[in-house]
Amino acid sequence: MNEAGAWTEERVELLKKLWSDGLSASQIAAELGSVTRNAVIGKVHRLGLSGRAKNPAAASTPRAAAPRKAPTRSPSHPMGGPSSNPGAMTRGANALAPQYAPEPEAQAEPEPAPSEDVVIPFSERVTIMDLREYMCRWPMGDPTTAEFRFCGSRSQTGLPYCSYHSRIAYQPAADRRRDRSKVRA
DNA sequence: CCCTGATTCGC
DNA sequence: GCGAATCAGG
Repeated sequence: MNEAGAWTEERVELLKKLWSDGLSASQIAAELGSVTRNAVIGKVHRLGLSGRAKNPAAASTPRAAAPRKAPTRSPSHPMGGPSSNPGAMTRGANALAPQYAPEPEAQAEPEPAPSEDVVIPFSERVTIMDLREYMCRWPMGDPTTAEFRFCGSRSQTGLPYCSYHSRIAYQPAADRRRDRSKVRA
């Protein structure tokens, strides 16, 4: 019986595997379960990993070398209350659920429409006024008309588009290992 | 707003 | 050793 929250050999190995595989800390945390992304990152650093695809010869990580600032941290954490809600503060780790949508093949729709404006809810579409940094900037319609909108869906980190439009924008012909199915007993 | 990893430091 | 809080960046 593996105690949840304990770094057993299995969990450490899985951690190494997933980390070297390119998965983010939150994804690994979600996959491992009972741990937050902070725990994963902390363990990664303790194991001497980190840097992931970094050359050991290079070293001199800008962040590590950077003196940063003097963090006069004030440990005032009144979070210790009788109402211990495990799902209250979990945001990042639980945001990515390990569950995946296995493409409902039951539907008689083998190939989705190649159109870029295929299935975009109107409620999601926004004008440039409502566009936020985290929103997808995929243009929809004629920019010269008042009907011009943006996708407005949640954009991927560091990307201007959402996951859906990112695939359209960048067609690498190769799938990322983000949504690869895991085979665990 | 969302996310990412890096670091610190009380436990 | 562990990981929450925090930081710094995208």
